[in-house]
Amino acid sequence: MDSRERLRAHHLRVTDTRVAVLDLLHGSETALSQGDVERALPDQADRVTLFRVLQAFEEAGLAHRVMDAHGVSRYASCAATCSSGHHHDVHAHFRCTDCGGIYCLEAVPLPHVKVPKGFRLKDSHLELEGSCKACA
Amino acid sequence: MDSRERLRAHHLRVTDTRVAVLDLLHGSETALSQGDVERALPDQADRVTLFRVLQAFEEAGLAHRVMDAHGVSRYASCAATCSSGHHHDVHAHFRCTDCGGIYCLEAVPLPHVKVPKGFRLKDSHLELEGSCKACA
DNA sequence: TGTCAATTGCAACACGGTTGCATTAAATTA
DNA sequence: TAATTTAATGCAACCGTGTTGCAATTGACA
Repeated sequence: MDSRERLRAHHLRVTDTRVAVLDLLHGSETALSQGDVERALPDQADRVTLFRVLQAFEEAGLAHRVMDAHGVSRYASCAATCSSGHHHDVHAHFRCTDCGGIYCLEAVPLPHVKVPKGFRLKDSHLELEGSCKACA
Repeated sequence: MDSRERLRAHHLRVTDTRVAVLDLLHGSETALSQGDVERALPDQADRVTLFRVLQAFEEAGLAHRVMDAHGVSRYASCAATCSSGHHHDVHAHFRCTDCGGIYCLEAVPLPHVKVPKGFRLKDSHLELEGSCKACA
């Protein structure tokens, strides 16, 4: 399924910018920040548009969002099973402290934890840090 | 050990602001953002000073830093065993999606994970999300 | 092809994070 | 205790991400 089809399947209008961004995310091994997208697609669109495109992707279930070490949002294309408002982001993320890249480690599952009495657990994130295969 | 002693033990000068912030962190069940500190200690100091105080605490091993859902740094006082540049922040953090509070769950250990070949793991963070005991 | 709603671009703002520099104050020494 | 040194503070100013409002544009569908 190509990007145009994926957009249509998620009820988003097909525009050049959306196709370009979705292609970019899909082809990237690491999660990209809005700044990364701006640099990768110069003159493609206004930064507000990119912001809204990424926002729309997340809401539609086309991409999931993860914070990097500096508190900046990074986006990675979702597995095909993600749907609007319901992400299946059940894997660990690896953040390279050298290059800043964020990798989705699909093979690393999230642990089952017990939270203190009175707390209600809804979601969990496992963030790993170190050097990626390119930097190590 | 009171805040003045802790500051001296970590080779930081004892100032009113530092004592006030360290007392505040020590007395808080949740990790506080710089904004939280500003609100809790109005007119205590300039926001740049608070920024530098929190930064100094982290570098000195008096507090550890964790990102909240919006990418904002939050600080919690460290266990006594933390030293300069060497944190023992080996527990999970629980982020309440209702009140925004971040709790250190000392009882929840970090899982042992295997990373893909070529990756070198140095650190890991486990973030839990849901409702805290006050909001649930 | 025309209509309408969704998308975009622009301007502008909010806020956390950050630096440089002059001033002030804590620690140290005489 | 007074002098000296060195760290801490306050202020002004800047950067980048995140955000909203609104007018102009364009994709989708009849």
